Amino acid sequence: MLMAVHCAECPLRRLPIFDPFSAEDVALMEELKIRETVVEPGATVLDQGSPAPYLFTVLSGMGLRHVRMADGKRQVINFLMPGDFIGLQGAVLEDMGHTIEATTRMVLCTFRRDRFFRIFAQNPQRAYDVVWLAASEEHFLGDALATIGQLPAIERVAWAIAQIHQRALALGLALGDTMPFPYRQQDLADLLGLSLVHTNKTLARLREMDIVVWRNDALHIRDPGQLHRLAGAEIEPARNRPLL
Amino acid sequence: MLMAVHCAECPLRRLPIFDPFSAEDVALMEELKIRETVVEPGATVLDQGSPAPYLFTVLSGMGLRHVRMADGKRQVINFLMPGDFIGLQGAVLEDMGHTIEATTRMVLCTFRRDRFFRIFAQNPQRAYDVVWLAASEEHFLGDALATIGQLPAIERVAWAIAQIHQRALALGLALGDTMPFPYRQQDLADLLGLSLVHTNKTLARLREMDIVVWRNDALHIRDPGQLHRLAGAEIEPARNRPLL
DNA sequence: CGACCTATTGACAGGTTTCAAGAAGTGTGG
DNA sequence: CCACACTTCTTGAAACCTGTCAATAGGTCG
Repeated sequence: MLMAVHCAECPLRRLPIFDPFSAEDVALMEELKIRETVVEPGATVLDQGSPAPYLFTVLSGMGLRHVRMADGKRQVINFLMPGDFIGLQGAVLEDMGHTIEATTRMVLCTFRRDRFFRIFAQNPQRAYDVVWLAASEEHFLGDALATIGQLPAIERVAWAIAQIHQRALALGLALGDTMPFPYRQQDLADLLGLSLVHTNKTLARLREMDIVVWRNDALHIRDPGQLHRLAGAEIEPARNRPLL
Repeated sequence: MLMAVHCAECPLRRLPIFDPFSAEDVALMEELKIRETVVEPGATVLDQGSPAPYLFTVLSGMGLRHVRMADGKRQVINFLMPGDFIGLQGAVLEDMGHTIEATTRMVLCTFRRDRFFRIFAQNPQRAYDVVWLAASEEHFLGDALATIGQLPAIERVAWAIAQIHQRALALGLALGDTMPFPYRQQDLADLLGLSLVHTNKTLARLREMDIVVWRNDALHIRDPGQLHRLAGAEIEPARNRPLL
């Protein structure tokens, strides 16, 4: 078993955003973790419509979840960052509702489905954490629906960027107001339900207003105040959460 | 304790869409259920931004979940029907991400938050069911995002109606191709991210095409084939699910 | 009957999409 | 090291879907 990182020394655990592990938690996770998986940019991690034989936690790298529709259109559900838990739908329901794809090279802590669900019998607190994560995801999706359903393009873009920046800050990925952002404009467009062209023009507006500059796979927040005003006050700092 | 319906005789349990209860399950649910709550049309059951001291399962009646935004706009997340489980977000996270409102008079099985989470320690299978429900909700929200983000008005409306009709069929609420539909056009508009006026005109088109007729709080599916074609093949019959 | 909410319809404005073409950046092979 | 293919990003113009405004009709309730 390739296990470059033992859960006891998991670098993510040191981040204050993640709830502390008990010794028992560490032991359980090490028991469940069967290996680390490395995926290259563009690779599909889990496929819409298939069950998930494995569950993953993102150790490093970035990716995205997206739904592919009958006519070929694509809806990005959200972006994946370290600490995100992947595959619950495919493990619990019979199939994944979306596809998971790597954008950069990613390293994934890998759990086997059958072993994973032992936690329900063995460690009720961890089972509760799974519910917490699912509820949190549901909360986010509700906000995303409201944003996409109700706001004009510039506010949608501002919302997405503000949201992503908050997460990056909590993960220590952002250096001040600058953060890595390896996605394409098409990805952001598909996240926000906008055309590529209009997304591009909206980004140009934000650039001219000197609010956000996206250049060379990096996002520079030039005016956080204006950004949050556009995003609607709904952007809260990322809250503490469990890590699996 | 007012307990008009004992879980053992719960009418919902008889529906084939719901997974069977073991004797132990019945006993646990009766222990958790503290009463039935009746709410009148228009009443708020749980409020966005507040914690949920109680969790509910809809016994009868219909309602909706919606997010209210800073500028007063409203995004409906989905419609509530019997068997739906309410309040998980408010119980697990510190606050509800959306408001829950009754559309018709509703009867709600009521669980106290603190007692409810005993199931994690006492009955791992039921805890798994909670995760199943959360994952299922997440699955639905992904589809909703894709629909609202990518499809034109007529397909959005068709999607929503086809989806709702499937659920009503599984719950025995639909008589053939007719089902009760107590909502206002504004509710459907806010669900689909469309204006009221455009929703009205789109419904008129579906009526003229003799695909769907919505009249007197009832929905008549006149041409299921065409409806599903418009909705995109993504409408599957409702799958079996746990009942809490 | 009057007040009020909901549904309907027409006209117009406007945000977004689509179409199209070109620029900029990246990687590969000669 | 340059040429070429390919992807991504930019920009302009026109078409179109959807939103807003406004007025009317229908229904319910006191």
